[in-house]
Amino acid sequence: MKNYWLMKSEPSEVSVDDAIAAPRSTVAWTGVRNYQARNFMRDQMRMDDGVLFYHSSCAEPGIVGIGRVASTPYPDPTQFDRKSKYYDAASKKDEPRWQLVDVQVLKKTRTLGLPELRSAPGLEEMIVLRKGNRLSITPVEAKHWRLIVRMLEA
DNA sequence: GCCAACGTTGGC
DNA sequence: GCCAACGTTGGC
Repeated sequence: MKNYWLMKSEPSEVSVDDAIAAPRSTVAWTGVRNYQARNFMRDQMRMDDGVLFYHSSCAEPGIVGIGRVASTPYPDPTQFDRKSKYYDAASKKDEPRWQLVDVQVLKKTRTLGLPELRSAPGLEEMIVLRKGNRLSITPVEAKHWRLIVRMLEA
């Protein structure tokens, strides 16, 4: 049984175009420093799970692409990189604190913006639309995934 | 374990 | 830039 996820990225850091331009249209999902989001990647994601690529903190926040989980979990290399803003001095090599997965973009879509998501019948319960939600990775229910894919194809 | 202070996220 | 909401830290 496949699971589905919405993953936020700031386009000024890694946009959907950046991801597509990468080898095999695949990027390592570096920089997650929230335990709940990490746990989703480390414990619940599996190869080929569906991913909604979401642009946050930008002019037009929303879903901009569809992809898949393209690796099993492994340690985020930026936690050991002193020059990275994601460097974590408290994380040890033999006991890495932060894990990530690779995400492969399969298709860039039109921008399905927040206002459209909010007004779409059937998506009211999506976690990303809840007031105060800040989680950068959230599970997506299959029925929500199907609705969104349909909206993107329309 | 409580909780105030602080830092971050992210839409607007 | 503002600020609501939330997570983390650290004193007690």
